[in-house]
Amino acid sequence: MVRRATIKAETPPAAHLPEGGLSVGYLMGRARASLLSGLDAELAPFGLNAMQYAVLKQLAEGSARTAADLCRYMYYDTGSMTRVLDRLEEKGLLRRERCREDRRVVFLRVAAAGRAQLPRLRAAGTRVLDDHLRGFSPAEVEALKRLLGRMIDNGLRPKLTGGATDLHARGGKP
Amino acid sequence: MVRRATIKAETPPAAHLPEGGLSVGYLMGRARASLLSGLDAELAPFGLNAMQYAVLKQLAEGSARTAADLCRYMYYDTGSMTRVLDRLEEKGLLRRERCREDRRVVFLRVAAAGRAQLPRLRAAGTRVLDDHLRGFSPAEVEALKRLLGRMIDNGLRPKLTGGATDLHARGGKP
DNA sequence: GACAAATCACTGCCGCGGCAGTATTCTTAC
DNA sequence: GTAAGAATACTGCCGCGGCAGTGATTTGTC
Repeated sequence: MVRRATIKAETPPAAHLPEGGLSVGYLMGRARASLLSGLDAELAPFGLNAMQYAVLKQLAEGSARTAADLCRYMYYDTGSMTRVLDRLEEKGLLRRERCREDRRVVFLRVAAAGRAQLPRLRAAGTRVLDDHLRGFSPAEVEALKRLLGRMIDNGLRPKLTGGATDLHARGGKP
Repeated sequence: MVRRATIKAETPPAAHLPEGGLSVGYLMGRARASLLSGLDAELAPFGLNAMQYAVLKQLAEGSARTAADLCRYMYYDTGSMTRVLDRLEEKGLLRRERCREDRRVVFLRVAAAGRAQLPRLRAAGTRVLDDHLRGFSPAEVEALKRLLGRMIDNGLRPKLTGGATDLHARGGKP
């Protein structure tokens, strides 16, 4: 995260990048970078970045209750997550609370201050997304999601020459 | 770059992420990460990462001749580019050659060793991309590119509340 | 011709993400 | 009951990306 600002953003009239090869990859990188830098810019007034917002949002929505949950849910490194949570806790937007039944886990609760900020944060998030999806019909958004989802699925079940990626899809214990 | 390997890659049966909110952003991040980690894995045997490959490729194809060219073309930071080129030069895949007419610029030439590796690198690149696009019809690939391109264009011409992003689209000299 | 502005490559600095390793606690197997 | 394994959170370490600033050189302006 942090992408602080779009790289210069010279003055490209259109987004026609390298045609051949990884075009799709380039386009995804550019689109994602634009989304993230826009989000970072909108969140800057609150002293937050995109990742911190995402974490806060997932916690508030109940999609996750612990750091491990968040990491699984967001495909994020556990070490980095610890530090994200540190920053959120420092800012007083989050509280950590050791679980009594299982003393390994630490529950994460959005603090009152965080809960108070969330509506504005959410507004910033939807603003950026809607802006990037300007002119998209609902069907087109759905199509985009579907195509991206298929790419992800393909990546999870690679059919490469020798299974080079570290997928150890332990398919169900015997 | 460098994403060295996919984050754990636990065992998610499908890519159904957070429905609401930034879903598109999450999906793009995941898809891009999958592409990059796959590419890094395929390039690891050559001691290269995705970024180094991309640079070498653009240079070989004549899309750019200098560091500044590459940065504009790939939306990349000039400082980071210098270091990417340093590594490629260290590996003997690239030569720097000061221009005589304009002594500020340094021409970049793919060294013989680099040119020799390129076919295998290219093969790795297309392998990863094709793998992620498995089952996609040409029309679907085209649709995906078009949708991503529109998102990028939207991001370049933001219609946000107060032009928060640092776009200074100096619209054509008068 | 002189000065300002722009361009190019590069460097120092900082934050972040990913990996590997650690301590603690729980679960499973024998 | 105990030992082995897994899970959780955390820390140290390293590489990389982005920003700001520098020096050299060229271009543009008056």
